[in-house]
Amino acid sequence: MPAKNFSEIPKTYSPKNVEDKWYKYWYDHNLYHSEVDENKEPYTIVIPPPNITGILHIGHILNNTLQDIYIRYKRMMGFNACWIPGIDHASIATEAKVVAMLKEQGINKDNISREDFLQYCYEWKEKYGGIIFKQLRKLGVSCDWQRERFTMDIHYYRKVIEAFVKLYKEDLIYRGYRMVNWDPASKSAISDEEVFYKEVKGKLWHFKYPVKDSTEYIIVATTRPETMLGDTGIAVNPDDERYKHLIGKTVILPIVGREIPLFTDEYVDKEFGTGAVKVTPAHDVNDYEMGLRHNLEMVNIFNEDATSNGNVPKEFRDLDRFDLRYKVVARMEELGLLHKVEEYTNKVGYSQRGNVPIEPYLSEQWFMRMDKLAKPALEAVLNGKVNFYPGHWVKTYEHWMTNIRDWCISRQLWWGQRIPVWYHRETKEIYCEVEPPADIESWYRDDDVLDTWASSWLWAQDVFTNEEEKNYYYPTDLLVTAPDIIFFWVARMIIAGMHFKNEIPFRDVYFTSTVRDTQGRKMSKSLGNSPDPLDLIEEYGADALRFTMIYIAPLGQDVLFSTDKCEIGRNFANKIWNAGRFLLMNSQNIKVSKDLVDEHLDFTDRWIISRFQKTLKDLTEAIDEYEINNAVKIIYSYVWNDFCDWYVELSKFRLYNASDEVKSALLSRSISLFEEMLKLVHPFMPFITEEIWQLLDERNEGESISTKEFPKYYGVLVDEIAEMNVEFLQNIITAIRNIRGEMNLPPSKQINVLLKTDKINEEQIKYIRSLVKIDQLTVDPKIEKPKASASAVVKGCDIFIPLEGLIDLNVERARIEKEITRISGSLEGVRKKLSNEGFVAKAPAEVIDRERTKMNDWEKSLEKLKTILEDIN
RNA sequence: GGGAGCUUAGCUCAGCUGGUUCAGAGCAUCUGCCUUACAAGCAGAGGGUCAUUGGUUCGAAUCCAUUAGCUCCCA
Repeated sequence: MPAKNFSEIPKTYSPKNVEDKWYKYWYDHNLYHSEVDENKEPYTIVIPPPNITGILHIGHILNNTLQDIYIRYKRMMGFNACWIPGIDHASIATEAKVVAMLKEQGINKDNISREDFLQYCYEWKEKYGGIIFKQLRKLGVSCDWQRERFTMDIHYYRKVIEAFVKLYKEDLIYRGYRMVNWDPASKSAISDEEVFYKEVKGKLWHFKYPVKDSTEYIIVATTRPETMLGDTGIAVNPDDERYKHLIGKTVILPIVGREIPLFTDEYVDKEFGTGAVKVTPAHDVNDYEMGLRHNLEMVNIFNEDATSNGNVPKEFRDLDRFDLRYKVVARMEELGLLHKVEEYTNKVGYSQRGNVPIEPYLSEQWFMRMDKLAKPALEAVLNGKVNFYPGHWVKTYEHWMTNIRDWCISRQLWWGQRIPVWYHRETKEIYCEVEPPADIESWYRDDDVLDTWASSWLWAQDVFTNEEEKNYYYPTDLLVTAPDIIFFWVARMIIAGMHFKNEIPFRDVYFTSTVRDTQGRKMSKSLGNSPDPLDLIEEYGADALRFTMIYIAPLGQDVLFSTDKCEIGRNFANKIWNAGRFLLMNSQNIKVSKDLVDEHLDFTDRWIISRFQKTLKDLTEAIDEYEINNAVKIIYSYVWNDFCDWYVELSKFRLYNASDEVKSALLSRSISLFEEMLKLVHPFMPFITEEIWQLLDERNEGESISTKEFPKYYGVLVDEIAEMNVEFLQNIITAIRNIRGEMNLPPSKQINVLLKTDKINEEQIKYIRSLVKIDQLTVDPKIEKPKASASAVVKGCDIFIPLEGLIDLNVERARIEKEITRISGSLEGVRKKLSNEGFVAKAPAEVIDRERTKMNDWEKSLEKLKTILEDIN
């Protein structure tokens, strides 16, 4: 076994060199590459492709650690594990960045050709697209790097186009002149999902509009006064008595002079503002609907960049929408038509990309009909073919899928999959195919590209480039993603899977926590509260960061992260390191051999083996249930409490005192158990486990713990008797240490201990001696409590520590009284239960039995404690 | 306005289908310890009417309803 010299192993673990060394080793040996193998069951994960513009942030750490845990775990379980990495072209985001970059170089996008622009985009991708993966490698991810994909790969591009053509031919894609969310910054339509709403403090302006042929005015309230130039009607609620006499009259639109009708519509809320609303069908979604219902004129007053166009009076043209606002208000005031202005807070839709207020805007766009497409995808989740973790997301999904609206999939951009539609120059006929029309010169192509999500919705199926692979790996097994893209991506991938392959894209979806700072704020660049993961890895190590992240991130709840929490993982890594160090150092002097691991077992060995089996069972159950936060705590408690605090400490007695043969057997066994333990830890902390595993034995080149078999559960090794015996031991030891502590007896102070019990054997006595410093230990079932001694009562054993001259009777009295109070309280509870006729009649027999033994035990203890107390008094 | 979730120790959270994990863990706090794996550590201790009020039940942190507060998503 260990052949190196370990006397120089450092006391603290330093991950820096270790991590880079082993990542290179894994990478160079291509350990995580997967090929189709019909003899092995596949386990597949596709990475949620990060943006090519993106850099690693703290959310990626959580997400990718989870994926790596599952892929490593399944790989060790014997699956053909395949984790496919890749990146997303991120149409709007990238185009914005490239445009900005060109601007800096003095190049205006409008002055270069589409081809040239795309060239710049590809250059951008080459330069920045791979950064995030280099960063991810620092985290230890075991992706199959030979399968790295990009949403603009030739193969993938074609698949996206094929999907469009198919849907078009099925009449599930159509072109229409509709109101869309317009982002004036990128001059493109965006989907409903790309709009976020912000509370904005603004004003509510009340305008007076004169009624034609009357001296009356009708007062309307608006948060967007500038749109009044496009008003084509006034609406009131049909039940509103205040305006009954005006219905059907005509109103003169100030400034413009247009005559517009006053009509009734159920939509109008009597309580809001004055109860009368101005209607601008071309610039408000609700007004648009009303406009359709009442056949109103649609007057579009904006250009693509949201400056005013030729449909407004001359002096108001070519103004930015916000400049226009103030000019309109000023004019209304001049005209004496500004009734009043109120402070008002409302929610304004912003573009997720441009971070500017979106403009509801009428334009020609491509849409996808969603209602039919959504049905099988909804079914797949409701009937459990696709499982969500945590499950409550199913309701959110269902709600969205049943109220789904048509999806605007065209974007007025260049970077992305170009819509495969050509218009005939003369006949205006539409041609939609993967290949361009033969007589290409008679046609011109649609300028727009597809929404990025209309590209990435094929991710789970088209990262595979041939049918054999697709059939083998698809459907994938797990998707780990943030819940904020459940509609954007998760839902649409399921839709695509069901529609194009009639098969789900993945069986399980794990929705990660949102990472926040300790004040509960989202991590964001502008707040500056987002630590750079690479700094964290540098400072604490990737293992520590991974472990910490999982440790503090319960399923389905936000996680409050701060840098110092990484100490949890760092300290844990150090603990493992030192346990390994202890074993390796002893192996310098003690012979180690695999043949000896089952020799000379005593009850403490059987106990740790039993604990290991139980831990393994609990752990795999937790992982399988996606209770990953629980899983990590199970490991933590086994490693720290069972193995290090107790087993290692217990083993020292034999390691220093037993015969050479017993020593060898014990150390061999400890190392073997430790090695198995490392395998449990490996998916969570891949680097340190590899490092120590490699130190434990001579390994062949290319060998790695990450490709070894995960331990298997053997129920026969669970040993309840050994566990009881060690527990008994632990209770006695803890009780003695407690007295030492409470009585302020320093460890240097030797004490004598008397144990009144008939349940203890020689072996146990040895361990007690070794774990608490005892001068004289007397064991006898008939001991009388000596005067002036401290006492404790544990189940099956009374403990007395004679402290003549050392004991503070007041302290001892307080100790015993406290214990009496505690037990009396519990006892009272049990007695009450057992005296309840209903309980005795209805509760299951085993529960009653349990309560009875509890009562008996506590009664005995209480009696003893009372005697002890009397004795003190 | 509709939907989802949360409220348990000073902080962050476990506690699945009600009864031996029933009041827990980590961090923080306090007290002792440089005990030959580890001070990034060891040993011990203190600390909670399980948000409110009802109900179901022999039995409720756990199930149901209610009230209050907080968070998120959608309109």
